[in-house]
Amino acid sequence: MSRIPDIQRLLRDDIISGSLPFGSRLRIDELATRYGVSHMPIREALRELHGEGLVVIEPNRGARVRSIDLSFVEDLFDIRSAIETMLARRAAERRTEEHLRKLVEAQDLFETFVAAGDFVSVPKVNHLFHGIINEAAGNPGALSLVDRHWLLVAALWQRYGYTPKRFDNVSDDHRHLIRAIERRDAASASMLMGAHIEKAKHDLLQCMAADPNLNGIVPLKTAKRASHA
Amino acid sequence: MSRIPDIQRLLRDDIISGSLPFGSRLRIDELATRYGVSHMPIREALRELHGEGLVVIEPNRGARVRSIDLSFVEDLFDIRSAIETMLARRAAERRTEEHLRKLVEAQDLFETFVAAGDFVSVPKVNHLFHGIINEAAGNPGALSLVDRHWLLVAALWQRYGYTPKRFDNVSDDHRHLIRAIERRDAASASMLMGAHIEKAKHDLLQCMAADPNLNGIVPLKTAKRASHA
DNA sequence: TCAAGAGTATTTTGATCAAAACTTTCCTTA
DNA sequence: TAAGGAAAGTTTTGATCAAAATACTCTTGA
Repeated sequence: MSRIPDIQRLLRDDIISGSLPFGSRLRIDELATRYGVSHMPIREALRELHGEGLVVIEPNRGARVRSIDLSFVEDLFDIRSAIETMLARRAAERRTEEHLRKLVEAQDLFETFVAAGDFVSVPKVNHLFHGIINEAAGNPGALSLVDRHWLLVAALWQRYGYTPKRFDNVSDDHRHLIRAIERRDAASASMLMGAHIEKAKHDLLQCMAADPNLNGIVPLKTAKRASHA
Repeated sequence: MSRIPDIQRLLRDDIISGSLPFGSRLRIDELATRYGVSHMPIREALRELHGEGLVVIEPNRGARVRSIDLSFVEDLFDIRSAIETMLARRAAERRTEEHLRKLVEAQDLFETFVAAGDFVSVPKVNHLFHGIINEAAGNPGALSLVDRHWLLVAALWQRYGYTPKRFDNVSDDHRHLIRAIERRDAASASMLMGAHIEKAKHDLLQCMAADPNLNGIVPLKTAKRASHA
């Protein structure tokens, strides 16, 4: 019934939602019954997710969801910042009127959801907003990299909750970004994006540090070295 | 006999060496006999490489080596530049004396091989040099990303040949980079790295554009859309 | 009581097989 | 002659099974 890409999506979703916590073991047989398929699609989906870096596989010892700690999250944001500032620069250079229109539209929607207190839709539209910028940059490889990282960060926000008051500042950042991209000001767009991500990094790390036990984040058993070839 | 990580390495090496050209089909049965193993390790290795982005898999239609064109290479360098400039900045901030020592040592070796005309060892030491900087930055995730991209670029240099006179300028760049990292000048290190990569990008693209038929680069049959989730 | 070791059980890995999907070839028909 | 379609042949995908490796447990000995 379900194909491998579907299984992959299911696994990803369950990791984001926290249903499969960071650092938890991923037993093939267990997952096979969970999703109602045979071993084979699970095995292949796990291999792909290993290649993507979301899952760690140790030979003859099975798979686990990648373990997360504070320094890893810092590193993650450093990578995301590096790539997205570059993409913001390119987006300012290459954007079409269509991109600009969609950007404004997404931001309007973002503010509508914030005003309505719909904090389920807000992160989705936020992702959409950044996706439009990154797509306007015309670098599909970089786009998929950012999306991959976005996934992990989304999983973390999920666990620590969005603090609603953050969103007003986010909106301000977005509006300034749109303006810079509109006037094709690559340097400003890049810098604004850098600041925007730096702020997100700070806020998330603060939320994580505030949680005394880092619920579901630090692995129970100290995981072995990640075999991330 | 051979485990999955081994098969992965073999596949990677054969792609870099050009034995498995960009865009070529990867038939499971064919590869199984080629490496003398059964279907299963091949299937799983291909899935991992798909997750890494080196291989493209279309459902029910099999795997191919990813197709390369000029715009993809440009995108690749944009990503690498974004990440490595960030890493150079961090390396300048975080480097130890040990890192500095290894950096000088690697660069001495680099120049020795250039002088000796050993153009097989030169790219290896070049990789080592950049690897030391990136490792000094202390971001293992970013390091593995850069290495992944390095692989593709190495495969391209391989096909178009190093132009020996390039290396003198490379050495000059490296020496300046070392100096900036030595005095913990993050801004300069980042900028020098950016320029260094920009030059490499230009040189490689020029070599590729010069080759009229782009030997082995453009796929024979126009590949379908990459299913790069 | 604790440590060590043997034996059992669980789990991953590799191999074989069947079924589904896609490709190609060849034949028919307009 | 060209286009459409059916059938044969490949190739991937999913399922089952055997073997190897690891984890666990229970017993024995100090």
